[in-house]
Amino acid sequence: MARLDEKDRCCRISLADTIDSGQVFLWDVTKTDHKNRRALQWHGVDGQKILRVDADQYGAGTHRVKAHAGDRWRNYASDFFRCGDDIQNNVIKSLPNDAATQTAIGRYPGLRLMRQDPYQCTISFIVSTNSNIQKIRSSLVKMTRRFGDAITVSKIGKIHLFPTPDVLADATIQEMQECGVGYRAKYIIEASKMIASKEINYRHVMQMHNYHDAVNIMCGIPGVGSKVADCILLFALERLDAFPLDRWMIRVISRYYGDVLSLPQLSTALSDKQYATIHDKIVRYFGPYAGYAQQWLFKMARDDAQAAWLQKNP
DNA sequence: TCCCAGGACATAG
DNA sequence: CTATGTCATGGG
Repeated sequence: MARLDEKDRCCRISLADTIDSGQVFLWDVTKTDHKNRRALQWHGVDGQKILRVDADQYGAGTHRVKAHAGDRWRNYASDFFRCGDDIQNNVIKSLPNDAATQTAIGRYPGLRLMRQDPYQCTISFIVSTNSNIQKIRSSLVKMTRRFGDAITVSKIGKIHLFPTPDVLADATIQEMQECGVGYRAKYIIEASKMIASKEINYRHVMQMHNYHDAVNIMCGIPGVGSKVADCILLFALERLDAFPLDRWMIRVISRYYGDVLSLPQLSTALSDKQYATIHDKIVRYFGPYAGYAQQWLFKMARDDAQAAWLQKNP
């Protein structure tokens, strides 16, 4: 293998691991190398853009992302895969040297956080509550087809952008429920109204100094609690110390970090107070890039569970 | 038929 | 503050 310079090495991401890590739900493989069973090209919906990223000669991805504009693909200026984060020299070095974290990093060295469109991220994780990844995707696809503008992409076909806040703010509950979101329909509509009216200003939240202040703002959105707020902050609003604690991560934290963090026995549901207390301990332990650790641990926990399920059901 | 899913929310104590 | 029940929906 040819020698890679530092900049390249930091950007050698695993597109498959990254895209299939529960951060995004509207991405697909568009070209496959069948001979080597390798995904060569992916496309995804990010707000009002269709993005495309090509695997390199080694099957890994790079930071080079393209956006579809005017019936052609142009280089996308945004650092969507966060190559500005120095994984080797800053992120990994700052994370704790415990077995669980290091195992997860070792298993998924190409896993990355992404920099998503904040509004799409908000709606995605409102939809995610008390649901599962397959159904989240199904609902979001239906929403884009019903409310999002259609774009025709050559060799791929028709793709719908994510709906704008203004459009979803004017949707009816019944229309929204036809997307399969159930009781979350009213949350989605009300949240969209707050975004459309600028009552919630993402840029403002992004500039906030204090983590808990940012959380409180996000929790003012209907359907957004502590966990969803953390997802939005981590995946879209530059808060790398956000650490979403869902069912999976509560198990992980209890199992591997109960002693180190001196945690009590945790139920599957945390009160806001408990959540905040545990988060403080987590950041103290994992450091300023705690969010990366969360993503590595979440990915490992989910893959392990799926492997165990396959073992039982051959 | 019951159980679960990247929880949030209202209500009671 | 904590504890508990409820909330649509689809798949196993």
